[in-house]
Amino acid sequence: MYTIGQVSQLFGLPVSTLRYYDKEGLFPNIKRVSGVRQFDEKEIEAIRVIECLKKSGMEIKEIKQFMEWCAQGPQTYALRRELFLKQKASVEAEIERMNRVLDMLSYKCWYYEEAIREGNEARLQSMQPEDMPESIRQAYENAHG
Amino acid sequence: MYTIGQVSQLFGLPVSTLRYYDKEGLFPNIKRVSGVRQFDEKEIEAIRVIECLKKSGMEIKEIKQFMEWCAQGPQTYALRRELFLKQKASVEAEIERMNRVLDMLSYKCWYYEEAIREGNEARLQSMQPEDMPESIRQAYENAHG
DNA sequence: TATTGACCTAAAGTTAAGTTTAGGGTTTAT
DNA sequence: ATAAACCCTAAACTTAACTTTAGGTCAATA
Repeated sequence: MYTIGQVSQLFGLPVSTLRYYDKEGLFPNIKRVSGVRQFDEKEIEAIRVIECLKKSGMEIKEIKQFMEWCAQGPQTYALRRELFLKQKASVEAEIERMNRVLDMLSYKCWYYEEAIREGNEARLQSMQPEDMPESIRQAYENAHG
Repeated sequence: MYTIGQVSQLFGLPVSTLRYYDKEGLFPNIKRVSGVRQFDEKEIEAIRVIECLKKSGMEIKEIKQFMEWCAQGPQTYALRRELFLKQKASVEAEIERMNRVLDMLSYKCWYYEEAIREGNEARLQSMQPEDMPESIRQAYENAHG
């Protein structure tokens, strides 16, 4: 049983953010004692899930939908599972995308190391993938493919 | 040599976005013929870099800084390289974070499969990591550690 | 010649996810 | 009993990255 200030400490989230989450419906059944919110285990777990779903790129509105399903009991298990499956696929795709971004960044790091060594970009700008070191060529082609 | 409409087609970016990028200083030396923008190879490459840096989480302002460095010539190679190194580290960290999010999502998918099978969450809610299947326990502990 | 289509600018509007402000209540330490 | 330290709400403000709107230029086409 925590106050909003204690939860704020616990998660490193501003009090204003927790109030905002509540206003957006992310704690559908939170208890209050003379107006004061009582965060108990259900809300604490909700915050853990919120943090995870947010990091996965989900919007507050959709997280609210999930929290409503939780409040509705066992008849929504399948919907909740589908939501996590969907989100998992989306994060997997995002990681794939990030790896291609990483390839581009690796290539650019190499590019500027060479540019510094040579004092200009003339050779680099006309360079074909075949003339790059193998690992750089890999990165270059993954990023530009 | 492309018009803004052709570039829009080429990259699948709205014309309004390209104008916005220009207004924000992302094409520092773009040429114009009687007011009309002329996108040539330099700007096309700039857009490729913009897309990459945006996906890596960089803000327009910082991308503008990079474009200004590019316009300043060889004396900024080191600054440009540092920027890409920094961004690479940041994307690597982001991917690490995403993998932990993935662990949480995998755990939740398993959780709801079990909940559907059992019709309720009673057993799951009191389950200790030791009682989970090995791969799920891994995910659970990575996500909650 | 008139209209269509592609270009332009400046400025206002949009959206998400908060944050800040203003005003007020309640419990606790001095 | 008064000030400090919490809690509360409603509403306005913020920020980034666009998007939309309103009004205008110019070239080619029917």
